[in-house]
This record gives sequence, structure tokens and C-alpha cells, in this order.
Amino acid sequence: MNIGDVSARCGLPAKTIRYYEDIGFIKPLRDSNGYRVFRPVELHKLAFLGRARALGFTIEDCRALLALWEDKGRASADVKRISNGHLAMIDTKIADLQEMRATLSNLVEACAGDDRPDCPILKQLSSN
Amino acid sequence: MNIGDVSARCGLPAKTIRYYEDIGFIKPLRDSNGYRVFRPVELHKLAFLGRARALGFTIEDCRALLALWEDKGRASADVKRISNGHLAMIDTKIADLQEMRATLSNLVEACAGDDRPDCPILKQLSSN
DNA sequence: TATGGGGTCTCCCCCCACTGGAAGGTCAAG
DNA sequence: CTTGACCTTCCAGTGGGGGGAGACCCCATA
Repeated sequence: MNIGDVSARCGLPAKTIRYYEDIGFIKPLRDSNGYRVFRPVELHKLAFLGRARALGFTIEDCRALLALWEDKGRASADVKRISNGHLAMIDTKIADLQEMRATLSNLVEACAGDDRPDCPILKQLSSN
Repeated sequence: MNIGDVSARCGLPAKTIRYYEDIGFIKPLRDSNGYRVFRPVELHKLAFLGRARALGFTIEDCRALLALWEDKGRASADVKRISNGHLAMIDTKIADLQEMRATLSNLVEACAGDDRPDCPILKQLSSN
């Protein structure tokens, strides 16, 4: 299978697939013309990576998850630990965004949004 | 005022202040020794930028907000439009993160997290 | 006067996770 | 034989700075 087929099947851009090879996630064979040749194992790994990335796992998390996935004697505790760590990161980000949202939302509601220059948003941003 | 004093007062690292000069947010004077000399106007701008960045506005949003802040004849509608746009971005990000969180949370709860290799998280990530 | 410590300068590379584009080789259809 | 789609490598850029090198500069103390 060539990179275009793999891209269509796993939903990752060809650029990303080449990048994943660069950083050691996959090691596709090469045809005599230099083209990458993907076997089912690479396709599965790429699909795995696509799903893990869609859940927001970092590349380094993905590296660890991929290693656990390939290790048939893994402990599920290790997977759960990584996932809980990521869940905590997500919660932190959500909390930060919600705080921003609350502040900004109040300011927006207080702003007339008309032709006049008076603006509580700018006033708050320039408050000493 | 030197960059260290400004940094302490507005809470931005010196590196960030130099970067903000680079991208044209401020134009501090220079002393005969080459040191940047900050006047109150630059201090105010930097504080403004610090607060806007803390609310998650992008650098380009900040550029527009700063221009409106300096324009005494601005319409508050312009400020509100930018802020509403940013609010929409925040809402999108929150929604994305909450969706990730929901999926991942379900998986984590289903995972025993013990010594055994069986793991619903990996199973889901490798599902066809 | 020497010296030591801290502040500041510019410059360049690094981070994450790709993405875009240039320049060129390859393959299959018409 | 040509055309166009596909593939290759390599270089540069994104956003928003951070780290650190090497060189000045300023002030206080001995």
C-alpha cells in the first residue's frame, strides 16, 4: 500500500504520516522506486495514533501508549495512569477556559456595542 | 524605567517584553548605553497586553484591541465584535475538550487499572 | 582602583505537531 | 509521448514565546 491509500484509510494527511515515520512511530518498507510500502501493521498503528491524537494525547503519550499496545504483557494500570494524567490536563484546560469565558462574557454583556467609544472591555483591560 | 522594573510591574517576563517590541506593540526609547527606556505609556500598553493575553486573546486580536484602545473615537461595537469572536473560539475549544473528556472518562472508568493486560482504553484506540 | 555581582544587550536555536511549498522522480492512461 | 496524479526529499514557517551564549554596563564595596 502506498502513502495515499494509507492516508485515505486512516484519515491522516500524508505529511503527518511521513512525520510519524520521522519521529519513529512507524518504519514502513521501501519499494525499489523509493516509495514507502505500508503493511497492515503500520496501518493499524497509524489508525491507533489518529484516535489517540483525536483524544488529545500528546505525541509522547502516544509513544508510551503505542509501546504498551505492542506489549502483550502490559499492565492496564500503566495505560490508566497515562490516561488519568491526560484527563487531569484536560480538566485544567477546561477550567482555565471557563474562567476566561466567565470574565470575558461579563465584559461583553456590559458593553453596549454601539457607535460610542465608551467600552467596559477596554476599561477593564486598561485598569491599573 | 529599565526592562527589569517594567517586567516586575506589569508581570511580563523581559523576554516577552522584547518580543512585543519586535512585533511592533511598543517602541521604547533607548538610553545612550543601548538600554531600553520605558515611559508610562509603554508600561500601560504592556499591562493592557498582559491582561488581554490572560483572557486568551491572540496576538493579532491584541493588536486590534490596542489600536482601538488608542483610538479615542472608536466604536465600542468593534471591541465587542472582536470579543464575541474570541468568546466563540473559547466555546469551541471548551466543547472540543469536553467531548474528549467525556470519551476518555468513560474509557478510564471501564479500565480495571491492575496488573492484567486487558484494557478497554487500548481496545478502543485500536478498534477498526 | 579593582573586582564582583547583577542587569542588559543581541543573536540564535528550541518547543509542539505539524503544514506549505519547491524541485524533482515515477507511474498509468490516452 | 504527453499529461496529470502521485511520490520523494528538503527547507521554512506557524504561535508565543523560552533557554542560553557571549559581551557590555552599572553600582557598591574593599
